[in-house]
Amino acid sequence: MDLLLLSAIAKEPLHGYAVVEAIREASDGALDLAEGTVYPALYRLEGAGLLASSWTTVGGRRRRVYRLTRRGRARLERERKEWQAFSSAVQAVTA
Amino acid sequence: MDLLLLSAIAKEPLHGYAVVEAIREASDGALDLAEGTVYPALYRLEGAGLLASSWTTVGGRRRRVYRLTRRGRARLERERKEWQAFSSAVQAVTA
DNA sequence: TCCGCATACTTTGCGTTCCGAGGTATTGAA
DNA sequence: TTCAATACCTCGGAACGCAAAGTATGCGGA
Repeated sequence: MDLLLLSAIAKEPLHGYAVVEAIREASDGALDLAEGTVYPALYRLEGAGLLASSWTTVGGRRRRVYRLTRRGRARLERERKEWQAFSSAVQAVTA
Repeated sequence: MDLLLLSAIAKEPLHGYAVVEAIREASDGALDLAEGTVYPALYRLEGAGLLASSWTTVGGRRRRVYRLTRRGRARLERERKEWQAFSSAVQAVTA
C-alpha cells in the first residue's frame, strides 16, 4: 500500500482522489483502491513524516495535495527494494 | 499466503513444520513464516477443501501430512494467475 | 430549475490476517 | 541430564483494507 501511494505521489504531487485515479489508470484497472483505504493511509504517511500536504481550492472544490518529503523519497527507495525482494522470493517459491 | 502454502505442498505432500522449512529454503531465507501463521492457515485450507491431511508417525514424532485435493490444484492455478496479475500491476504503478 | 452525477474529503465499524508468545511432547546429542 | 531440534496447538493483539454512510460543491442535461 505505502509503496503504491508513495510511487504515485513521487511522479507528481496529487490529492487523495487523484491518487486513486492515478493508480487505477497506471495499473490498467487492476488496482482500484477504496477511498476508505487511501485517505487513512495518507494521514498515516503524513503523520510518519513521509508526506506533506497543503490545501488548495480548484473550481470551488477543496483539495488536499500531497507531496513527498525527503524522508518520503528515502522510504520509497526502501519500499521498492523490499517489494522486489519479496516479489522475487514469492516467484522462487511458487515457480 | 495461500499461494505459498499450496505451492509448497503441490511439489510434494508436507507436514506443517516442513512447509515452513520448504518455503524458507526455496526463498533463500527471505520468507520465514511463523508457526502461528502456518498452522491456522493449513486448517483453513483444509476446511475449505483445498487440502487433505493424514497423521503419520516418524521416529516417534507425529506428523500431520497435507496433500492437495483436486480443488486445491485448481485453486493453486487461480492463485498463481492472480499473483501474476497483481505483481504486474504493482510493477506498472511503481515503475 | 432541479435532479443526478462526478468530484472530493471524512469517519466508523467489521472481518481477516499475520504474528508473537506461550504451551505440550518426543527424540537425540552433548 | 540437560538442551536443541522437531512437531504440533492456541490465544490475543495489532494492523490493515474495505464497505458504507455522511458532507459538500460544481456542472450538465431534462
